Amino acid sequence: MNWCPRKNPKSSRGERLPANLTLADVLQALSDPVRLRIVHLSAERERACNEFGLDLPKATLSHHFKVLREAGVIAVRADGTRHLTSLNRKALDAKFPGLMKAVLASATV
Amino acid sequence: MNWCPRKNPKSSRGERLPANLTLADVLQALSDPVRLRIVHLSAERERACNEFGLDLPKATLSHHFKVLREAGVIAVRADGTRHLTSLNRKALDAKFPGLMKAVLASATV
DNA sequence: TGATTTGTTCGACTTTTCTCGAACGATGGG
DNA sequence: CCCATCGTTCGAGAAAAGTCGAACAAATCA
Repeated sequence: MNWCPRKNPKSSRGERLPANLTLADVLQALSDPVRLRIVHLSAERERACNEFGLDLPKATLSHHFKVLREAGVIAVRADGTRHLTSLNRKALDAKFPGLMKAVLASATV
Repeated sequence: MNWCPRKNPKSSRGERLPANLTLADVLQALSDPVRLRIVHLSAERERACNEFGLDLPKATLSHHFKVLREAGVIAVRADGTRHLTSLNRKALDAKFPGLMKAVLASATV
């Protein structure tokens, strides 16, 4: 029932943010309860895909992860078979200082 | 071509945030370039409706202002004939510390 | 009170986003 | 090589958001 980004999704392996990424784009990506949950959890620690405890169809989850990846919010790294998702904190902080801190400071949900 | 909130829009005259307002709700309200512009400008100083310089049909603008009002982001106060829009900073800071600061720190657009 | 200014609301349409079954692709084990 | 696991992608339908003309509402003032 769960999933996780595989391969090099090209939309993000971390580090760099998509060019021309606007604040509106990031806010849009963050403006969903499920995605905020993903953000919170992946900020705590790097997580394997099955460690998010989200009970949704995998296609739906895949969609949400994709939105976050494309907004540069999360990064994915391969580790053997598994792919670990983490918050793309450094790049986000560089472009939008204080944003993630404020978002993460909010209650989970 | 421009407009401004009139009457007591009930959705917000400032102060209090809507009950059960979630972070996702606020982020959603903020995740639009036009609305971000409104936020920036109304943060600078209280503004009359025709001082936003947004060249859009008034129905469209009214919609965006409504979204921001309903998310508690902006507040409206009557001053004689005019209605002045300002950022609902205090209430937002209380519930989502650091969020508006980060948003406002981003480039205008 | 009638005309003006200034927004709001309504209604219809377009666009985007969300959701999720089903088919597909990659990986690793037996 | 076949199979199971794990995600991604596709495609279609549903829901939500955005856009904006037109009609309406409140306040001002002549």
